[in-house]
Amino acid sequence: MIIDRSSPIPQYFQLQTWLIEQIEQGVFKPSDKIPTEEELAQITGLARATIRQAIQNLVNLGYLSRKRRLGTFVLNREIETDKRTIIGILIPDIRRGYAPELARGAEDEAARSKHSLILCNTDDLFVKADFHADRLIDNNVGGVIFVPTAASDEKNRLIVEKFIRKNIPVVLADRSIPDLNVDLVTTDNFDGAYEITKYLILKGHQRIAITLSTLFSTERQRLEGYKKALTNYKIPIDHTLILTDNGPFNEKQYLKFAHTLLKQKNNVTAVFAGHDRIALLFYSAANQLGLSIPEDISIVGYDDLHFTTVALTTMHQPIYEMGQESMRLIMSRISGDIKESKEIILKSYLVERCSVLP
Amino acid sequence: MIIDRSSPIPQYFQLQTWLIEQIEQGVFKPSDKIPTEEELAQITGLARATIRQAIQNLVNLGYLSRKRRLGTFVLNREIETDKRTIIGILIPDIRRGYAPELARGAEDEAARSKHSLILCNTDDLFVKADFHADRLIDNNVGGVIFVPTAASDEKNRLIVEKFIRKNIPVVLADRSIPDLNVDLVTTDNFDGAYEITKYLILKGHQRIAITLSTLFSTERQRLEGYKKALTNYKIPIDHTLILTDNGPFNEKQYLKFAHTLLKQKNNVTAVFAGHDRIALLFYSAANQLGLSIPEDISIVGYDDLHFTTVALTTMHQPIYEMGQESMRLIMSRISGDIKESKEIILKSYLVERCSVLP
DNA sequence: TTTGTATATTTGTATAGACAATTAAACAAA
DNA sequence: TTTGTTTAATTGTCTATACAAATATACAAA
Repeated sequence: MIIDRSSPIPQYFQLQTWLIEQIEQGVFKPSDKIPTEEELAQITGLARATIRQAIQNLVNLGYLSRKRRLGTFVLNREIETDKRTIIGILIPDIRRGYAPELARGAEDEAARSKHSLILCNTDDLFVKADFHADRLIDNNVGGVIFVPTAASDEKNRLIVEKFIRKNIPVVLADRSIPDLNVDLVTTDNFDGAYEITKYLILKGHQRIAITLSTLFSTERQRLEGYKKALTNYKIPIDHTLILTDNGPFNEKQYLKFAHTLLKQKNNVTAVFAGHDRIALLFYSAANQLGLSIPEDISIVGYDDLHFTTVALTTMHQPIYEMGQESMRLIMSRISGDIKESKEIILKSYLVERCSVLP
Repeated sequence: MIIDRSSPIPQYFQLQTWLIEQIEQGVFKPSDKIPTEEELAQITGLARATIRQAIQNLVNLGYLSRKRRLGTFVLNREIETDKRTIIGILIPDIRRGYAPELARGAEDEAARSKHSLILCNTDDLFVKADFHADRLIDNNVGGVIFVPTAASDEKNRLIVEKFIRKNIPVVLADRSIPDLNVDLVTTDNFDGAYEITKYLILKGHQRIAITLSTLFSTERQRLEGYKKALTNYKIPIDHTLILTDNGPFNEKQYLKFAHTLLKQKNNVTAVFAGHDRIALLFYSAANQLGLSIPEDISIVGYDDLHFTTVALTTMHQPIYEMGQESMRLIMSRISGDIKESKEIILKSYLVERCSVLP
């Protein structure tokens, strides 16, 4: 029975709920005609006015459309999506590192299909990401590109789940979160690190230091790539040459590492900086100590931020493309591709400049 | 008579129209109670169900709110403005120059009052700005921060007017557009340029070259400040030392200027680069020519982008604050300050580093 | 003082029935 | 073929009536 007359729930509301169910379960499909008011009255045993009340509400809610003499029809429930033309991007800080390039790639791709991008700076903090997440949900964004923060996996997962609960698709950019079934666009950090370490080795370097943060999945992968390259070339891994931090990027900390490495010089001939901004600090430190790069020490970076004043040999990460791909993925999600979650790994390549001597 | 029973217009609709009229003419004011359904039935001679139909529609339209036992009340018709929590920002390129800093300042300020920022890159092109303007209007933004493009004043004016026509407040950031009655947030380019030129003069420099683009109001003002300083200190203005371009920032062009100035060296001892990115090109050019700064030539910039690898003496422009102030201004406009258009001029200050020798 | 109860008012839900308006489709006329 | 007319089906509008549910208010009881 459709209507429970003893229930305190209004009968028009019961009918309404039942009709929505039928529509959502596909019993009444888009553009189908539903039974006439008279028929529904007979089926349910309700008065026509009650039937009308239920139907009117569904018309207001955008489920149905009435046509005189023809009947009442099921609409495509795609009205909402018209409005969902805004995509959110949660990045650490638009002023730093690769964020501008990523944002630009995403924005360009969004613009191609007349979507807009809301910019949110998280400063790598969970609380800020969480704050922005609520605002993005309020603004009814169609999807979100999220660079996980420097907080725990668990907390980052909370952010993602907040969106998923609201049926807002999420694409992780750059950094991954374990045990989470969402799309990811990143680069081949392991291979890239392997490649650039190999490059140093082939240039004749044996004592290669590395310095990075173990906080981010990307940098951990680079460390693994570095180790793998050393192992493959039969160079023993010296743990005193691995200087790691476990927090977000911190100039002071890395400047200290740089000074340590540059001063002691226990045969270290090359440094693999976890990313370009760390590499840059080595230039500053070298400057302060009156040393020069690459004469006194070779250095490579990772990212290829466009520093015009230093000729850093580095792995070029396709950050702009990462922004583009993330946006493409989000848009295919929005338009209803409900396939398995996807992982796109973009290829990096070495850019040889003048920061490495044989 | 409220209802014309001979009219083909449905009676519920006539009542509805009449009620809206009463509300909009202020007969029924916000939070007023309108007559009860029974009373309206007596007044109009209609059945209560008809009254209800009219009222229900007005409830759906957001005019009225019903309360059991209490009656039906007029709502504030301010629902639309709730949604206007998004502000657009039109900047040349989020990857370049001061754009990231500006965007960050604006975003931080927006976040403070739970507003969101839509990022649009114009690449200094009118067509892109125009394209984004339409999208921002579609997205029903509450206001726009606009850095005028490298196009003509006339075209920039068109963009602004597009927003104004839709009642969307606009704040110009950094660059001004003549003959336009809108808010502007900028810095004291004339004074700043005067200041830094004076600094060079007091350091003993007499032959000071300047290179910049005359396309932007900001750089034109800097040129005037430069001239004023020379005049005040009784140094003749040598037009061969004023190298201007009239297009948007173009690396090649300025690199050529740099080479010209560095090679000829007709007693030029210092260069005032129109902005830091030009100054950076002088470092590159000097490098290529085997010259060094400041030993061979002194140089100052303008902006204070945070280059960690070169110690450029420059005028610090409060770009972050410019973003903040622009956003504050937009928000005060949105909340209905309809005062005269305002011009906020932020103070720059000199940052002395090591690119100038006496 | 606090808590519970009754009451009156107003909106909420529901029924039954009538006639109007719209329009696809069939049919008729030009 | 085109144009006009009729018909029947269906939604649209409206009346009259009844009872349900919520709740501000007043009053009573603990």
